[in-house]
Amino acid sequence: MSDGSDNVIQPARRRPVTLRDVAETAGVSVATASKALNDQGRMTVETRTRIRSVALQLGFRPNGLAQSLLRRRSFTVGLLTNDTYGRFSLPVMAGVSEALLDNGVSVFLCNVEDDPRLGQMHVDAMLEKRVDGIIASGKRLDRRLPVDLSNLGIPVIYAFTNPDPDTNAIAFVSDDAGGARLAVEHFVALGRRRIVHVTGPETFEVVHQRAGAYRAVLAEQGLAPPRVLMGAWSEGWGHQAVAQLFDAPGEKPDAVFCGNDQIARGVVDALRERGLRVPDDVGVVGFDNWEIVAAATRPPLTTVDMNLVSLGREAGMTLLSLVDGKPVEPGIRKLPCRLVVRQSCGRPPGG
Amino acid sequence: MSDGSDNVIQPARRRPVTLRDVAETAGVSVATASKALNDQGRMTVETRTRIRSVALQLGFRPNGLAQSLLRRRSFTVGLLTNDTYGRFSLPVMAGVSEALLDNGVSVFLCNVEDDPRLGQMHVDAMLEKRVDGIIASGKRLDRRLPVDLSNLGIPVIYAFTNPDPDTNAIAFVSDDAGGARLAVEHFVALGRRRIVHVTGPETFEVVHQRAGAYRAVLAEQGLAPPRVLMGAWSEGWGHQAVAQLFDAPGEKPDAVFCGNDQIARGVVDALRERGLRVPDDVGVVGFDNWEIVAAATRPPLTTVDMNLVSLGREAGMTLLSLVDGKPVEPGIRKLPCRLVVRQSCGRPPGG
DNA sequence: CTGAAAGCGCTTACAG
DNA sequence: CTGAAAGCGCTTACAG
Repeated sequence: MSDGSDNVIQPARRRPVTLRDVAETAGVSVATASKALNDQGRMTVETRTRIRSVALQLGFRPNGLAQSLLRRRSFTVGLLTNDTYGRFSLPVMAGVSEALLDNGVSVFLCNVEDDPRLGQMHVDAMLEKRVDGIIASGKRLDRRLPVDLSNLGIPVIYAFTNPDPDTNAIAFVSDDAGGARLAVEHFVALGRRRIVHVTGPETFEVVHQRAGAYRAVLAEQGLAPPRVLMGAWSEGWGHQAVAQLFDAPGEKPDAVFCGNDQIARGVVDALRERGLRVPDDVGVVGFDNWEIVAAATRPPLTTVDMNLVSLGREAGMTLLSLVDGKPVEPGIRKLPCRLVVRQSCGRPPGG
Repeated sequence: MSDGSDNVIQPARRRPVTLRDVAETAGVSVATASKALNDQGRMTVETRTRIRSVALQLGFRPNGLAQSLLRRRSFTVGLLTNDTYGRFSLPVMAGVSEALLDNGVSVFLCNVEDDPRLGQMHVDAMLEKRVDGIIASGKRLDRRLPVDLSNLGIPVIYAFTNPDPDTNAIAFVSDDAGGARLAVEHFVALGRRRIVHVTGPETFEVVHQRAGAYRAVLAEQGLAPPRVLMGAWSEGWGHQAVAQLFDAPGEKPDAVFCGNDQIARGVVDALRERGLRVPDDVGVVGFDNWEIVAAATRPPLTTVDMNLVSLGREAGMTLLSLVDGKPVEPGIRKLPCRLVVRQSCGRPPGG
């Protein structure tokens, strides 16, 4: 206790200065002080500036809890996710934050893993803290969080995760089919003709969306019959797939579209080990634009970026609209991906 | 507006039920209702249970903002970091959260990048929201956040980042020298004798701490003169280092201790490309235990884990003590690392 | 032009 | 055993 500002053991813990303090030292009522600081009401310029400078001198900082109680708005939101180490959640979080910070709203990050009990605890905590809204995110589009967000009484936005089917929810997800199309059409534009697709497990919804787009582009272009190999989301699977594709007799692919960057990394390494040159002999495209693997691959990976930061930003802005009471059309919005061209496909024609 | 519960455009936004509501429907005063729910005061068991069941039925949830105002405690803390994509911050965050959730405290995640303006905005936001304390984290031990946390009037804990030197701050950091010692001694125990160290840029403090420990162990064991190669924190540098070490004439190392897992990955790959077998010909140890690279390396990497989750948990628990007014000795506490043994070193003797 | 009063949703002495 | 009152730190009609 004491004022403690020189106390090494007990960090400074002074009583924050209140509006009452500034009012008293400025010789006005708290009402007037409040109005002066909020640019409300009418008073002489002198009183207003006097009050302001007093507030500044005292280091007055309005108590947000008191303000929130009155305004019925806490200027906080919760971000729920089950993506523990945040490969996908963190870019979403960055976008959300970006959209909200300027509006003075802060975000509670809540990792619920896949544990309903944890999920409930976090939701309860948010609700008691009167968050203005919740953003539900995740590591996988087709897996719901282990919590029911359907009747909380506050706005909810889903970002990079599907909402419960029956709710009139608002969701932002990446356009995986569009992203796959970008990749395959890039190959086509570069003159590749024998394009295969090596991707993740068939239990993932995105696997089917991307494979569907891949098949569609091949059909549109009248190219060789599609060939889709499903496996794990790992480098190891990339190696195995290359063995299947290139160690067998017959015509070899000249392009491999991979379901994620780790598979692509495995494919590129396996190709190199076989003396096949990337991109000269075989072009490779990844998915996710996970910098650390895409950039470290030799050659660096051309890959599809899901624009997760923008997705988060959209989600944040939309949540703000909802909080402000503006109407928002429910539904699932697919946001476009973009192709990040590095060196694993060769230059574009004429490039 | 309206109750909106069936309105598709405007999500449900009902007025939350207050203590007053439950008091009225239970036919008691708010004071009594409050006491009933908080297990305070004395009253007949009947009233208490009646009030409780009413609260339950109405779905009453106390308004945390009001409670916080009274208790002078918001049950929130801020986690400041500049580690945008969270390789280090997220495990720390997970630990912090783990320590705090059971105590009902939620955490604001604030990414300040390296921008003082952003940092100030976040700090201001936290302070207005009356966070009970702040945890400062980062992506690098020897870089301070672009904000001054020294005189905020609330407890601050540094986690995985150094505090300002002159403050009587409390910090938790990893014991990098100890971690390095673990790695090098592991090699020694396995009978390796020509151990080199390939690490990051000399501008990093940890590079010197780890190199120092490496040299110390070699000296203690009377082993070959130390050899430290500093470069980038990248796979590419791992490749180059192997070229320097193994393409020159003379005796070759039988063990490489790497400054991070990416370098180790590069080293392992480069070794394989030269026909050298890991671990049979050369043992390799990494640093960070970054699952995704450690596990994907062939063979999987033995590596030093900085125990960042525990570090975060410690930081969280200590912050709680401080918030509760308990005294805590200031200073920098180094927390032990652990060696995660996979397959890049061969088995331990007799293993 | 300025202030007294009521109130946001709670909790906690203090009476009765 | 229960309730009226004061108060946390603010804001906002409403008087004067």
